[in-house]
Amino acid sequence: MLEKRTLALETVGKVGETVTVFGWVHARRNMGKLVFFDLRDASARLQIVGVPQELLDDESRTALDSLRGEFVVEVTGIVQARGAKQINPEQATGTVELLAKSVKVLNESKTPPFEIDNEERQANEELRLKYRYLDLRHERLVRNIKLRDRVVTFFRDYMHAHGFTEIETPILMKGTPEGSREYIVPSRLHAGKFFVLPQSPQQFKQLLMVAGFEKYFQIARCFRDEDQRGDRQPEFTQFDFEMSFVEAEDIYQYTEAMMIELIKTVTPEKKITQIPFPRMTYAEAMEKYGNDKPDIRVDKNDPNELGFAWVLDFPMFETDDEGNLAAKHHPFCAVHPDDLALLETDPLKVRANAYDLVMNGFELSSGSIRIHNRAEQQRIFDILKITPAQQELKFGHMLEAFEYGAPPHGGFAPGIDRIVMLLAGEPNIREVIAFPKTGDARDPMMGAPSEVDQKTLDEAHIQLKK
RNA sequence: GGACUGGUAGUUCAGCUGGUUAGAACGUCCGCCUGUCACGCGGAAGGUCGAGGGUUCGAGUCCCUUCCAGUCCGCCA
Repeated sequence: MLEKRTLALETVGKVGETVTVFGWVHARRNMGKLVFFDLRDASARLQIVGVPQELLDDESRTALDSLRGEFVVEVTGIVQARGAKQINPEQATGTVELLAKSVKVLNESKTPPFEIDNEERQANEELRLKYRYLDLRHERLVRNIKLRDRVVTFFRDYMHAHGFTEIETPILMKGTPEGSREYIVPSRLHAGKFFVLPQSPQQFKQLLMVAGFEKYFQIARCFRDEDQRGDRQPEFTQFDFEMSFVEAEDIYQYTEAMMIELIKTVTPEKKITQIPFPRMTYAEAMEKYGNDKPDIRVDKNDPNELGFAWVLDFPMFETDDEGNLAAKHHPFCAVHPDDLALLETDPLKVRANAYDLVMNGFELSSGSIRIHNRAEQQRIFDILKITPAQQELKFGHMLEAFEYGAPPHGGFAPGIDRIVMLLAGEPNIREVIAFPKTGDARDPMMGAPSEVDQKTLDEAHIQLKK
């Protein structure tokens, strides 16, 4: 098949040649004795002209007559240049068309539950997600998924060009209940014990710095069992990176240059509000904008404006519902060097060496310089009222690692979904994820989550509550 | 956990202060059409108005309960 196949887009340069194309029947226009349809393949759409007397056999005439939307077809024909009046500037293949000589139906299609060739009318979310494989035929989603691919490819290439190593970290890890709710995974081999899915590769990437890789990155899937939002999904992807022998200023400069290059490369039509990106402290942002993710765009209605800004010096701690101290970012953030003396006396005034990159009012990325010293890390745990026994139980591996020559290090973790959402001008990250979950964390297509049978529960040593 | 918005044909929606046979567009099916490109024209089929209860002579419309969906707040080391 591959050998004889011509992609729809390739026909543009093949006027006069006989070619065979494969794809889906997109929009069909029957003029009586003349039938047009757009054949859609992954490369483009191509207008097919079907005239019964031009077809070589009756099978093709029957096939042409039977065509309906989304049928899968093989068409052999002659590429023709279109007349001046018939050129379609909207279409990548708009200067040519294929005069069909042979038409074969490779597979029929039921009438789709929503229209594929109408981009404007969006079916409701439940239906779109149930038939996601059909929703993904829409040009809008194809464009978004391909943009996502270009963004991820850019980051991979950029990091490799700058001496970073891509390293995969475990999906099955140990629970650290200080943060967001974790998805738990029962262990068949260890009755009553559980893995959890990572909220982020935070601990592993720090341990890779202890190992000595110095420059690590990963396109990392992260999981959080929290309620959803338009910019939050239960599983999402972070472009996670970490460097050794750096301070915050290095991360700012490195990240800023990379983001500018990203925009130039994948969405050159966008313009950045201010370069260098304005920097403000958390306190300044709260005072001036009333939140920690300010939207600094000049014209918020301009879809091509991107307003990047740095928010620096986040507080180290905040108080939770019961008034107890909790880490605002996470307990591995280094303390701002000027505030070390306040740790025990006035912890809520202590700033962390932590920073966010925001864009258009969205938090794109969080990062910090990390603690790399056992005593300092224990001091933070002490202030968080984690007993030495609990410290050992939950974070003993981190404390111990810091005793074996841990280098100073820090990093950052931009959210891929949010970046692509904003670059695509989409209002929801579902639009840039191939198979997203609903607002209540379900997959209506597969019907997940689902019950499992008793045997599976028994093997996992799980007894369900009534 | 809370607030708001919505649920009417396969899809997207309209349906006013309650009133006779619940509409439109697109899609589907049938017919006509040789230059359309979301083709056009004519016709047809297609509805438990989310579900249950109530008020009323009469409920898609008002009330109550409930289910479902979306957005936001809480939550999100």
